[in-house]
Amino acid sequence: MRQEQYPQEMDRCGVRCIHQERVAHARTSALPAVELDQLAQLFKAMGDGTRLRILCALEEGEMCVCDLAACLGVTESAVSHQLRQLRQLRLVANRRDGQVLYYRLDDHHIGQLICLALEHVRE
Amino acid sequence: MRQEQYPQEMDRCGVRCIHQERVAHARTSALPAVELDQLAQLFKAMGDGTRLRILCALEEGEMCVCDLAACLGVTESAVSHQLRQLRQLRLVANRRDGQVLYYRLDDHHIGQLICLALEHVRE
DNA sequence: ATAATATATGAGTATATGTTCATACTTTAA
DNA sequence: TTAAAGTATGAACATATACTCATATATTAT
Repeated sequence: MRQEQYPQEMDRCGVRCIHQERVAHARTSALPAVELDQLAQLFKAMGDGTRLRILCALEEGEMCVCDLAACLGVTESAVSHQLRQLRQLRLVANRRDGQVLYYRLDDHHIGQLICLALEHVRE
Repeated sequence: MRQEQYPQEMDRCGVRCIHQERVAHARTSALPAVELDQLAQLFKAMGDGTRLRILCALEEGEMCVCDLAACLGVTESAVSHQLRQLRQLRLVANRRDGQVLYYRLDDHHIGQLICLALEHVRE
């Protein structure tokens, strides 16, 4: 048995919408498009196995590219490509020591995000 | 001038590796593959604009499929497809009231993840 | 200078993924 | 029982993306 009765509404675009107030409220309290995009990019960056393993490894301390490659068991080229993305999104930073580039997490938020997500996964 | 000197090492697979202890430590403290995969799937799920907007909208309260579609300005079919993924990953849950399915966030962690990620983005 | 090491990068390719369109399912109203 | 509303789902297609391979760059050693 249906508990609530709402008249079906159509907006000017012909879009169905049962609960107009909820929709209106959600739209007004929505994040600006730019921030939403940045958020999505951040999560997407962490949503790849290789990149996530890079980030987890760097939680233990800074590492160079070939260390990371050895650690993950993937090509240095592959690691380098992913590091570029992580750099561009400011998830990692690096320092040069001679020929070696040492990468580290750029921000303490990254580790916190991983911990929090682990809580959800382990539930 | 190079500050540290490490002998270059090769493991049996012919993989270069400058700092063996770091690599060994990172490998031993790495998350089990299953959890890493679940983590990556979680982040990947939140790494799409449509799905992230669904999750943000549901932070304001439960909504049905057509409300979400109206709210995001996308097809109900598209929303439904994404909701299925979010359901399978237990990011959202639903309840039926007559013909209407009301979706909600399944877990308080989701909102926390978004907040934390926002902090990083806003920096 | 030349060679070697460590890393970066561009192009190409195979795979993954989000949306659309058509259709099926489920519940309620007539 | 039939129709309608709300939602789910499968197939197809277009795009995105992660890796590979070859090559380029930067730094150091000879």
